[in-house]
This record gives sequence, C-alpha cells and structure tokens, in this order.
Amino acid sequence: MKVENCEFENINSFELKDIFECGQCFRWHKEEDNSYLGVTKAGVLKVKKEDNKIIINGYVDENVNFENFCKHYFDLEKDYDKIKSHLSKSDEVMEKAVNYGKGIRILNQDPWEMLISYIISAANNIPRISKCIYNISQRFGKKIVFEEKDFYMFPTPKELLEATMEDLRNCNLGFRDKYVYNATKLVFENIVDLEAIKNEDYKKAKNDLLKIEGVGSKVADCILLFSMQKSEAFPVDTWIKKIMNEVYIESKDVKKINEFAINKFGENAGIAQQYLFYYKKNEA
DNA sequence: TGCCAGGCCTTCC
DNA sequence: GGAAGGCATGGC
Repeated sequence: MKVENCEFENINSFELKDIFECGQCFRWHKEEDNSYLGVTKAGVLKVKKEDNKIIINGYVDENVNFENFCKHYFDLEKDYDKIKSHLSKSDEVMEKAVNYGKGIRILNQDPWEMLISYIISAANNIPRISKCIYNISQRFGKKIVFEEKDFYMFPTPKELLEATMEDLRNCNLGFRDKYVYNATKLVFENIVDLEAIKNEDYKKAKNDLLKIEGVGSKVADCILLFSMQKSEAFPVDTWIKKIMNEVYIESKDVKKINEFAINKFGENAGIAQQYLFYYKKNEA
C-alpha cells in the first residue's frame, strides 16, 4: 500500500453530495470537514472540493496508477454538461431533475462488487444495503488502516468463497444469502466472466447477467450502468416506476417502462435515470 | 400494527 | 404470459 494524492481543476458537473448520495454507491461517507471517505477497489480514498479544485488523497495498492484510477473512477473524461443540456431539452420534469442532481457523475465501480451489492439491494433500503455490504467486508475483506481508522476492502471472490450460507445470513443478508453464495461460486470458478461480459454490447451483456440467480432486469441494469460503462442501461425500481408512471408512461410492466425509456433517452438513458431517481427520492 | 424498501423466483391460472 | 405470494429484516 502507498499514500497518494492528486488534483483536478475545472471539472464541470462534480458535486460530492450528488455523486455519493444519489444511490449508486454504498461505501462512501461524509466527514465532518465535508470531505467524503470511501473504500474502492484500489484502496481508501478521501475526496475534497475547494472552489473548482477536486483534491483526492488515497491509501492504495502499490500497483495502482492513482491519477488514472481516479480519472476513470470518477468518469472525468465524460462531458456531463453536454449530456445535461441535451437531456434538459427533453421535457420539463427532466429539466428539473437534471437541475436538482446537476453535480452527479456515474462512478465506474468494480463489476464484482456491484454484482454482489445489487443482489443484496433487492427489496431492501439503502441504509440497510450499506450495512450488509459493510458486514461482509468487515468479516471477509482485507483490513486497511488509514488516518488511524479501520477500513475493510470489499472481499475478493476467493475471500467471499470462505463464507458459508450461515455466515452470510449472519451478515443480515436475509433471503438473499443463497444468491450471493451461488454468485460467488460462479465468479470464482470463472463460469461467469465479468470482464468478458463488460466487453460485450449492452443487450448481450444484460442477457448474460440475467443467467445469474438473484439477478433480474433491474439488478442487471445497475451492474451495467455503475460498473460496465453501459450508459443506456435504465434500471427500473419502485421509485423510477412511480415517476415514470406519473410523467411518461402508465404501465405496471417493468419491461415496457425500460424499453420506453431507452427509446426516449437513448444512449444516455442510464444517466437520465439517475437524475430521475435522485430527484424523485428526495424532492418530488 | 402494517407497510415499504434501488426485486426476484416460483407457482398458478 | 401475466398476476399473486413468499422471502428476511429494520425503519417509520
């Protein structure tokens, strides 16, 4: 492990609260000085924003190129201003949602971690999902000490393979224990190759993820959007169902809503979804 | 107490 | 192929 730091200036659309509290990640927490601390695949990161400067400190793996990792993780190569102005022209509700979540960036997280995290998310709420993920990290992941505090890496497939069904139940996963247990085996044995799936196009990748027990349309879309750079993936959960029904399309059929949205919002449907989700859950 | 949470799977028409 | 019920657990 090594200590690292880097800075980025004049990045548009970058607000810590919007990025870390819009529901896409479960391992970031606000500190007293308004910075955010989080555990990523590279290690522990601390992010601050001062004026138009983003300052990132890290305690990360020796082999990580820190600046490149941050650039990718925070999706800094993408022009969100352009996407926002395009989406805003769509309609009034979208314009409001974009304005509400104007500092959102979609993080590029670890596919394996997203697979397990979103299996756990089914019929669950965000605080409890975070607790579940902390529990399995604390019991099966590597411990890191950073700034005199203990952090736990998300366990690798090999590490999580050590967990029995009972262990997982003790991490408060509830009925999702068996799905996590089976998915871990599939990934460890490379029957499910997440890196290969990541390289496929959206439809094929989604189709492959749906073969995993515990992964349905919504969970698959979250994995695709938050860790596989498939920005057209449009996860339909209960909140999105509500706002879509109110504004765009009256239907109980999740598949219909999903297809409608991809047609309407196109290649950035997933980013549109995140603005809508954040807006509906907190404001509307 | 009853309902809901970033759903999915199985069963039953 | 579409609707209904079950599934753990905690917060409100």
